[in-house]
Amino acid sequence: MSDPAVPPAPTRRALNREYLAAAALALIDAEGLRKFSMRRLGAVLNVDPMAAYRHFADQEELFDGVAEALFAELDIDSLPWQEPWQRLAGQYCRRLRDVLLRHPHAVSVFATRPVRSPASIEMGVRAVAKLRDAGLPPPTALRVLRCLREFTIGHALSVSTLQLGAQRRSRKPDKGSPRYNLLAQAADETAPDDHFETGLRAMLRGIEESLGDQRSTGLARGESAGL
Amino acid sequence: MSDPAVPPAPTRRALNREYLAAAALALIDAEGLRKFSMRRLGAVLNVDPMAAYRHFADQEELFDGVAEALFAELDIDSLPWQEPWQRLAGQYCRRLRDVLLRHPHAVSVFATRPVRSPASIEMGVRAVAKLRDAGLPPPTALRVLRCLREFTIGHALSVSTLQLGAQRRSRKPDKGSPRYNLLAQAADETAPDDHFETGLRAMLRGIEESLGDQRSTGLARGESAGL
DNA sequence: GGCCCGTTGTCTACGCCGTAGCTAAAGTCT
DNA sequence: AGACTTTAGCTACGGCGTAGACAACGGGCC
Repeated sequence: MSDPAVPPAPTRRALNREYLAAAALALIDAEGLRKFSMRRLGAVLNVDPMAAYRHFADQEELFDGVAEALFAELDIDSLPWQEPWQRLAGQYCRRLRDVLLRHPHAVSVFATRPVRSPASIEMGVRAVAKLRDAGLPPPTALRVLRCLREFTIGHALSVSTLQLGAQRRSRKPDKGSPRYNLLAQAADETAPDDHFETGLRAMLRGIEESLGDQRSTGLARGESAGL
Repeated sequence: MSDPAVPPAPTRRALNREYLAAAALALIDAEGLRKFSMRRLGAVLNVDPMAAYRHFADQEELFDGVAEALFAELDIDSLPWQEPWQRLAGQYCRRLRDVLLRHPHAVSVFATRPVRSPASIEMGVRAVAKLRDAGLPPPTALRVLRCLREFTIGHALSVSTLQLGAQRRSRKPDKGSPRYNLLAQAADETAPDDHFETGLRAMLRGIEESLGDQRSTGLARGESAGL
């Protein structure tokens, strides 16, 4: 009774969380978060619009998967885990920034949810252990990592929104205009993202010295000994 | 012919950008960004769902207005403009964080667009001038401000998403569980937001010392003299 | 004062969205 | 082989952003 001209079931078991999340990320990259929808995802994959709901409870959960896909792109294992923690942390931040800026439309997806995949948790444990072995108490280590991560994500978010909104926004005032003020001039003399290295090094340096203070004053001295 | 029982035109000219943006912010605060819609905004104001489109080209522009309303809440004029720039910058960041965390549902609105209102530009000019008077070249000043701002926004975004997603997420493993690892233990010993002061001070300190380096090595020496 | 026109709010309509619930077929286990 | 589970497809519903036509109010010009 089956019609041989109709491909009977070629794609059975073709869908899974990872593949769907990767496809969603690709679609977001290509068309922007604004235009993304569950139905378009189904259309791109030549699959029913409802298919993704077999693997994700709702869109929010699919986006969790997208964030995990971005995390996987970090390739945590290839970081210089044997080097001093300052270098390791710096490399982690640079790589996080690079990955996020390769997916400017998806940065806000990553930035607006905690990533709790096993891979992410494993990395957290590994990083805290590394810093503990370097002499930082685990809570302090966690605080340090949070600071670095938040700066990096804040930076990537800022740069990506500037890039994406570059053309639709108000043009910069010309040099002769009364609106060509100190700020516009300074902006002309900086790239929108050339302060990342500066900020990263400053924070790492400031952290190191806070740690030094803490040790030299007896490891805990009251209000300012939180780090 | 007019029916006196019907208020004939009580609200003419009642709507404007500022009022609409404030109402939108209040609605986002109350119900969350996810549930916000142009139609709900109209309903809350007892006004046609389309009314807002007379003042904003689309929803994106309305959100620009929401971001400006948040900026206005910073009350920039009351910052300690006469104090050293380090203290001024620190106070600015603390206040930005406080305002954003008072509106956890709206943080991502603020974080995903540049605020280009006259008030915001005016503050930028004022801040760059302040740092220039303290000896920082304007491009360097701008980079410093960007670093601080990005850390602060990244922090507020992280904390607010943690707060909002606290109940729907996986429970923390108990102390006896095999999943109660180093990371979970460290997380138990820190509040999710108690590293902000640490990070802020570290970055300010690191920046100051970078500036010191730069001066003492002759103000420009090549690749690493960007800040 | 009276007309005119631009501004503002209202109404209707369109196409798309997320997602609930049902059906059917493919794989899995016994 | 037969029963059960898992997966994909289908239909339907209410809500969304927004385009476009319409109506009433108010200020500017004679």
